[in-house]
Amino acid sequence: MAAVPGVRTLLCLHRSVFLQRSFGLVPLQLASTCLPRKLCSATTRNNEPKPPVATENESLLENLDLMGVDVPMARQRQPGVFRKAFTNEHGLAQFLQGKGASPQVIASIISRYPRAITRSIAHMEQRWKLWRNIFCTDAEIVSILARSPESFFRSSDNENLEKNIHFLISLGLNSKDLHRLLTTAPRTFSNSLALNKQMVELLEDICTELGGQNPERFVKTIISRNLYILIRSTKRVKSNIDTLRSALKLTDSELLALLEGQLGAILDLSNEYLKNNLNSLQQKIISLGCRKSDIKKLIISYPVILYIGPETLSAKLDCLLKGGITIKQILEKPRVLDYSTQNITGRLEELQRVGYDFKKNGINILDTSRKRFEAKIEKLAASLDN
DNA sequence: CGCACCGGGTTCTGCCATCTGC
DNA sequence: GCAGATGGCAGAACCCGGTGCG
Repeated sequence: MAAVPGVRTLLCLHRSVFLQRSFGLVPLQLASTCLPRKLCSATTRNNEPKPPVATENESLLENLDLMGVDVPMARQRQPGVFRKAFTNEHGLAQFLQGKGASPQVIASIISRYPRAITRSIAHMEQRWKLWRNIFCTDAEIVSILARSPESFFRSSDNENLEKNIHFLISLGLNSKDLHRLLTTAPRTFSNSLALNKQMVELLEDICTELGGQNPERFVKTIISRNLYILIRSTKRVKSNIDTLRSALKLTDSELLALLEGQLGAILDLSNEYLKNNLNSLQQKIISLGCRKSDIKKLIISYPVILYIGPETLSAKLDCLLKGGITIKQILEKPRVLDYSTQNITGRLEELQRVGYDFKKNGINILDTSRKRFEAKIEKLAASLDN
């Protein structure tokens, strides 16, 4: 895709921010207007000692059932919604249908996030409009809602959403970045503005502390390389950075460079998982006869290795070693670990079939796309026949 | 042309805990 | 005390192809 949609998106943004001032409050559209049983009984008997426990709104239950909502699931998730006297399930359904959502998708949305039916049409219209600043079609939004209803419906604060969009733009993120961000980590946009600011400030502080000259650029880089960063807790990010720094005895500038590179993705991992992976990686590499300095070098050149769980990593290494590759070769070309164990196993077999010599030719052949690999194998096989 | 190097794409919700305001 | 709003957590890699160089 070219830059055209991006430009349109930004234009859209300005226009709708302007339009928004003319929004008025529209009264809540009601669908299930039947009062709960207890409220319907006009007079309560005097001798009834306690106010009645609110019961479920029966017409609402019927409506939802007719719509194909998984009522037990919904009830388990947000029981309070079912005790409300006024809800807007029909309004929601009509609204979503108008945006192109199928009845099945609508039912699934309500089943998974029942509170959606408490939103007014006006609220949804406005929120949708804000999302449309970033997405070019309704269908895109529908697909996100189908995937993650909570991201759209959890907050009732449209003003906050708008402020978030402005804030993210102010960080220098362009419309393509915003699009990726909202597609991939929609929750970012329903975070409170304060929470997002907190993370950004943390990242800026880290950059400055490590002697970085351009905290703004640093933040932009981190976010666009790790779209999930803003839905992580600052505690997680802080703790992971500390873990890495102390375990690897990194200098400030080394750490800074790593964070701006691939290591950014590692910040996502839960604190324990990262520690665990670090430990088992160290043990495994030491057990293969390498030095501690090799481990540091390995992680610096290939940070993504920390993403790989202990079992997977072990299996991959063992399978490479069994295939006649040395640990030294792996340390030099760690990217061969990018590929799945299954893929690696298959390639090793094919290479053996054509008598590939890793000592002579190296192992780069393993780090290449399927297409290229197969083309190479074909060539090697042909030269065997001749 | 073939290869090594490298950057980038995809991927991530659904649940629980805690607060807040009525 | 309730429901709503919001924060935070667990879970855990794989693959493709552009590009520049010899």
